[in-house]
Amino acid sequence: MNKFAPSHGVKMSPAPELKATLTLPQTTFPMKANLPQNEPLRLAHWASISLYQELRKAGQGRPAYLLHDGPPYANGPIHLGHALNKGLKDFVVKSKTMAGFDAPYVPGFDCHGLPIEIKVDEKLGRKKLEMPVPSVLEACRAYAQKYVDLQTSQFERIGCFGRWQTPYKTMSRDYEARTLEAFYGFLEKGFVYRGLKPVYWCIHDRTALAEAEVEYDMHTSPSVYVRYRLTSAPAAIAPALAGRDVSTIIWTTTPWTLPASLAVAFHPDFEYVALAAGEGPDAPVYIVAAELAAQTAAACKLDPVTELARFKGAVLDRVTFQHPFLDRSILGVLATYVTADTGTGAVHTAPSHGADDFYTGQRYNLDSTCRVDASGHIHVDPEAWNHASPPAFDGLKVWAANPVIVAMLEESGALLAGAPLVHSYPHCWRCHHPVIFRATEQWFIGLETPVKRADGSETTFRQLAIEEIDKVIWDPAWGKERITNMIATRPDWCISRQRIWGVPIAVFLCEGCQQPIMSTELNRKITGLFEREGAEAWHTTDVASLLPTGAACAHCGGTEFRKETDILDVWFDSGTSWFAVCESDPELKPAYSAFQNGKGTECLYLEGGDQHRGWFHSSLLTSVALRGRAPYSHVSTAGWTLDEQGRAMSKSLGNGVDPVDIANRMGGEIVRLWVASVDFREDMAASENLMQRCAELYRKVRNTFRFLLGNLGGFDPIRDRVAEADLLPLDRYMLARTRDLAERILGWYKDFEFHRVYQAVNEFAIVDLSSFYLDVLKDRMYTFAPTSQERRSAQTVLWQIAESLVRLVAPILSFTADEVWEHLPSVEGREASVHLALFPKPEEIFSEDPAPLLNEWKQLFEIRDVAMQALEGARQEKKIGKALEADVEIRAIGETLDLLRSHANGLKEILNVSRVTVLDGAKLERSGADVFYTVSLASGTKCARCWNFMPEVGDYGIWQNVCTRCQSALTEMGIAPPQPTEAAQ
RNA sequence: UGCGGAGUAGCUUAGUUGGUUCAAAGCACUCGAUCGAUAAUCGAGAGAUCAGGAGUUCGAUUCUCCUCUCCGCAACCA
Repeated sequence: MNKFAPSHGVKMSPAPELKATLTLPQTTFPMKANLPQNEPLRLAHWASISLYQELRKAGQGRPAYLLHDGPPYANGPIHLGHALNKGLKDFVVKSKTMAGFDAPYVPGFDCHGLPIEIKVDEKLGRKKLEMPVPSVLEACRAYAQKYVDLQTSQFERIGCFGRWQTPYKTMSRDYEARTLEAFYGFLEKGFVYRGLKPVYWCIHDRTALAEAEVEYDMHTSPSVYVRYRLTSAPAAIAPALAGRDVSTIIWTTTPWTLPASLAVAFHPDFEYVALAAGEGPDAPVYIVAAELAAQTAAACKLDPVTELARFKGAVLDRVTFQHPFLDRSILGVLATYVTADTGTGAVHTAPSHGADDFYTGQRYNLDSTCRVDASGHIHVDPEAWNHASPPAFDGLKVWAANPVIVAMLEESGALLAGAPLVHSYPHCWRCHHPVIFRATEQWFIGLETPVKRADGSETTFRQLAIEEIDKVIWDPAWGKERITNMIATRPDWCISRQRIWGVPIAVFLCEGCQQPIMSTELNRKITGLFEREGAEAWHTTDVASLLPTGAACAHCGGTEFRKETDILDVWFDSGTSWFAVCESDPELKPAYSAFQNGKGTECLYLEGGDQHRGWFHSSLLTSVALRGRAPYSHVSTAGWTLDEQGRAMSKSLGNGVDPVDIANRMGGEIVRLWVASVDFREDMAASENLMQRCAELYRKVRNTFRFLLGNLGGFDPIRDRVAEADLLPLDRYMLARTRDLAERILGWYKDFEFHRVYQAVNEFAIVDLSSFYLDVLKDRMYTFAPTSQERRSAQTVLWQIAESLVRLVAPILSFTADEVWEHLPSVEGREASVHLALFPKPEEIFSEDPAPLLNEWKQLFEIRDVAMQALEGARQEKKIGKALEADVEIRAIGETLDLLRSHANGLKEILNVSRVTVLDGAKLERSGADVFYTVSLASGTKCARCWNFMPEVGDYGIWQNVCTRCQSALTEMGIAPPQPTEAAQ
């Protein structure tokens, strides 16, 4: 409250003392936010009042809304993508909470997997080789926990609410047990089989390598052109070939794979030619791709050549050739990956030594058995070698076998050409030796497994998954098409990894027949063991203590068993979070169960678009397999964060924006504001510059709040609130406007259109409030008696706006809204934090339909806009300075005139001038327009107190030039004008 | 290469069952006002061939096709 405090003895004009009689804005809400310093204090405050627990308490009995968190990988500090992800989720959780839902949020962390294991490997170095497995696991666990803690603190720093004290972690004992239980579920329902798959293999380290562990480097290989003789009827390919000696030529850089050669692949759509090398009917004929014919002929020195026939590769399907040195028939196969830029267009295919080869082999039912052992030694297939002694390459390492095989080809005349080739080749990241492709035994989940629908009808796993996709809301809508395509075309899910940091595939295999023991009872026992001791138990407990005495293999009766040492794919871990968390956590279980039973409870997954192949995908498969339905009802996807030029953020470009750094320098609120400012469904640009923009907008919004608060001094909502019907027209209009804003914002929160909230709040704060309402209100707020009806009318609305806006903005500006909340006039029984409050109800802001009033004022604003132009013109001509120095005369006709006359009393205020006169334009000359303006220098004398130009301005005590309006205000305020004194003279 | 997405003022976003009310808003920028929101505030101005091209139409930013650029995911290099 302002108090009149005469400044005795100060020799100045009377003006400063008059100024002291004004009610200028006053608030303890600071202009400068100091976010980096103050946000941590507020976080500590929230922790001290256990805000998250309070929110859960407040949510009791409300309908539930579940947002299930996709776990970020715990191997580093958070980046902008994480901040975006968690920020959006926080907006959802907070807005749902304030919309009246019980929206618990249990964050999660993905902890197993290769990247962490590699990091730990690097740290342990050679020591790892001597360490027992549980000790290495312990190191992995500690490593992951370190980043769980770091990321937790970083997410909390940017204001994300959630159960951070007890998040879910895929490495927790419970979670590991549930993961294993889910695997057993697959096993028992018949989804799991063991099969071959080619993987990168390091023969030096004798281990499978993940793609991330492979680096490309230059390598010299012996490239060879090899003749494969046709054994099927040449005439079937082209009549011109009848009776000829026909071959094809393959090109390879890995001669050691030739013993595993089972097929030659041709592109079905390519043109192939049959070239006769030399003259006469006995000249050999070679089939190669037309486009590569000249190149191949040159490389193999075939000259001259004559084209005998030309045909599509498709005709070569299932022709047969003779293997160059083995007693084996080679099949002609078709494959679209055959290219026309290198080689001959005929690709030697060894299903056990290449990805493409493998899948082609599967299509043609070829044997994929790998005859290269873990250390890279070749063991020749005895069935394909009918000679007395094994071939020279038998038992050799693949690299050593290369020259032996080349020599053998040369001897038999199958070698047409050969030369060393330097090319990019995969190498082991650790030992830097070249790696090979090797078909190994793996565990798979079969997508074509027969399953039953809920109604009992038969279908396949793949098909059911696709049907369940259709029942989910995908936002944006194209996500449905995307994931459907992926599920429709994906191969079987390989769930095994030859690693240690993960959940073991805790299965016993018969030493005799390699079949797993299938026992529900045993599975339960092991799950229980995991619950008690964690996954380490699989490594520390010996076979005998787990297996029942006298256990025998159901297939072969064997009694010797070994533990499977593979672990589960990490995508299986996180993909079962709905099972390990939503179905198991007491806080989530009831709501999730209501969701699964179709009781209308939503379950939302919200992640980056990359998760269509990741978490959305793996979660869908596990839930469809185990529960027959999708694990979510709504999937929302975010785009990618890019830099200002639209490039992906990367370490090498150095164009990344570190959210933690932004939070420390500008405030977590600024990170949040950035998240809200962009349409997250598309790719988003971020940069220091854009963050700066957000910081500037922040200042504007904050300052608007500050002004609102500054004008609420002395206002007690209970005591001073003016009834809606008694409000001044302008104030009523602003209330209608606020209701309209609230309605729109509530709709946008519902649709996750946060950027529209951001835009609308900015625009409201800047246009409606700062540059219009608040500006125009200054005269009333400053000069009228504080308790006058006019001022209370405005305060009622300012208070209502502040109360509404602070709640509407709270999910995004979580720190600032709470700070504003504390500075609002206190009301008994209100919540301790804005986050415990609910969104305002539109009809409680303003009881009527706002549309008619908004429409009426829209016309008024059109008139105002033109009037402002006229004022600006006068200002440019230096006729006036500030608007109060002007009088405006408006002449209008018809409806416009009626409208103006009905608002006659408010026009002065709206235009912020000293006087507005409305005249009937019909009596005046017309020139096309409905409205005419005359702007003139205000008549009368400037009031020394309110700066309005008034006709009657006189003395009031020592004060000279005080208008009658101010005089009565001063009287109402009980301020006696000081009498002239010596000091004042 | 395949699947999917995006391209409206310097920036972030509006917009369109195709049409006089469609090229909009805020910010940033420039100029001006004010000095009673002052590490503030107010006003005005300029700024876009709606990625490019072709087509459908009386008329396209909006519909169709093509091209270019960028992004994600997956794959490939015998």
